[in-house]
Amino acid sequence: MQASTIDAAPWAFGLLMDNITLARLLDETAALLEIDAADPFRIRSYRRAAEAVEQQTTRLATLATPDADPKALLAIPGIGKGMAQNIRDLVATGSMPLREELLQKYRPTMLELLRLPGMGPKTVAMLHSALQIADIDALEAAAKRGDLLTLPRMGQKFTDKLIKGIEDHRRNASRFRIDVAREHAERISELIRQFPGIDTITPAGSLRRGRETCGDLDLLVTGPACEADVVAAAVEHVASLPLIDKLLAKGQNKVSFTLRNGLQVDVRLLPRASYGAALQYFTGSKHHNVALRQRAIKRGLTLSEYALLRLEDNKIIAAETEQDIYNALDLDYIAPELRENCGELEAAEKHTLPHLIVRSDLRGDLHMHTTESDGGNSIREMAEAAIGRGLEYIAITDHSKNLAMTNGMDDTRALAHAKRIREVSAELAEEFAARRGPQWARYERRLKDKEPNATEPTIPFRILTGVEVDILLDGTLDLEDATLAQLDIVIASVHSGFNQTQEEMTARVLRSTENPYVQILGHPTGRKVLQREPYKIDLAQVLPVAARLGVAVEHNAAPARSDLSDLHLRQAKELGCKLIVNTDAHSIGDLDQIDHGIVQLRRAWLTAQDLINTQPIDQFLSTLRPRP
DNA sequence: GCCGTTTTCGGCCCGACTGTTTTCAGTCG
Repeated sequence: MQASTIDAAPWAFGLLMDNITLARLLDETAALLEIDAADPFRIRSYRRAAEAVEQQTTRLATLATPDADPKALLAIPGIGKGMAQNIRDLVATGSMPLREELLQKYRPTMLELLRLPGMGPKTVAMLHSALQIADIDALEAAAKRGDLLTLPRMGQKFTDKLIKGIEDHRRNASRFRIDVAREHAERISELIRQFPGIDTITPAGSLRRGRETCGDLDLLVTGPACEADVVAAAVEHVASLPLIDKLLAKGQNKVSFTLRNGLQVDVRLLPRASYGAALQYFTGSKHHNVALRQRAIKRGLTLSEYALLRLEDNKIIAAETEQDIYNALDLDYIAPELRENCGELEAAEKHTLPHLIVRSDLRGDLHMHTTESDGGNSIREMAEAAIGRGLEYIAITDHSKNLAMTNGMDDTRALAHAKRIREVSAELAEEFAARRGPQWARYERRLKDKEPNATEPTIPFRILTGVEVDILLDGTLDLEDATLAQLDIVIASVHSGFNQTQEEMTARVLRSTENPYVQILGHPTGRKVLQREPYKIDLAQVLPVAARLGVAVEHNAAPARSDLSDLHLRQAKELGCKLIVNTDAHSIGDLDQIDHGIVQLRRAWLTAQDLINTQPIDQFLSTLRPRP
């Protein structure tokens, strides 16, 4: 079935080896050590190192060369002398001695077995030593023959579950995109809420932290119906929801099931008094929680999913809200998006957590389509929808001619479209100036919410003209420079499929036109979030070029498209890129997708100051690349 | 394996569920 990932491709050696690959090799070594029943703390170090490597914004391969500063790797928490040498070996040879040694003993396909439900390292090791089982096919055959029944602690029930598990694994081995998971969470929550006495349902886990993908769904439920003496009825209600495909487990206050698409859902019903502790616990991340519990212990406290307790007398210190728990540990409240044990605890202690960006910080959305190309609404409709959402300016950026399937515009149409955009913008401005029309009322209300102290809003709503151009194979754009010079915003997507090096191409594209517009990169087409494949386009190369040339970089908020990961966003900030978050809306409803993009920005610790479309329009326009 | 400094060794997070157990190991989150 699925090919093993353990054989690193030869091209991945040397400086080309990226952090994701490096992290995977370390993580696989940890799994092999687990099967080998090695010291659990040693295993944990490998896991921790893998996490640390994956979190780095700089390419570690460049720090692992013989002439690099040997201290650079050691500066990363979780990387000590031994691990630094491992990384150097991996970069130089594609492997390392410990890994090779373990691979002499165990087959790489055994790692795949660990992904099956109910299979841990102990079981995998036993299957290997007792029955020489090393891959899924052999395991399935043995299970069907009944061979497993001869082994300790393995009965018919375990065997049946395993065979089912193998089937599921083959059908669906991947994770779910966050927007898909969120939709399911909302649907399930609606059904649970129909039970009387349930008033709060919060998705926890990676969904609440805003990860790009979710392995499963954690829903925490509370209300009078969840108190210990009556919870059984509510549990029954949840266990009998019509959308359940398979009921996996039903405990005192927990129900686990899968949906038909394979998504696993864990619902926990909790008394109000411990809801905060549970929310904190099940939101994670694991590493954040470990660090938090260590902190509790240092203070003579212990933290569990039920409460923060004082060790000496088991007195409850905090449990009802997350805020209480963090405060009791001398920390500021930490937003879920930051809970990855990447410095948030230290910052919370020193009161230096950033004021993370929120939706109402945004004033402009500079990438959207209309019926002129492949959008579903008119210029006016898009503008009114944007006004209704509190925006102060937008750009209409329909496709250019090379994207024929979208009814892309040639030069003539692009200019005519721009003329209409200006007309609509002027109409709106006129209505605003006269303080009349429903748009004005909505706008005024929004503005007052945002700036309660402003006596009178002075900024009229404005629509900027623009286009989303296509890049031809030679690196030029598919509309004339003279056309582009008359537009406010030009979006040029740098993507894969070109033979030149990406740095070369990026630089050429960005220089090829010299107009007073913003050029926005992004859209690494073909990116497969679910498979965790690396970007086809190497943003580590593109972002520095964009920063140097002073063009703006787009973070595309549409969940189905290719936004920048939180790591790339952090890198963009470090490089001083001008960042914009856009919806790429194709209809008015798409404007709400901005929330997807904001979550990633928050995970990257970004504030309103780190983006340029949080600025009033005049300031925004002045930060765009100046006319040469 | 890493970390810390009351360092150079000793510690490293916690509870529930499952299947198989007659008292618990292994897995999971």
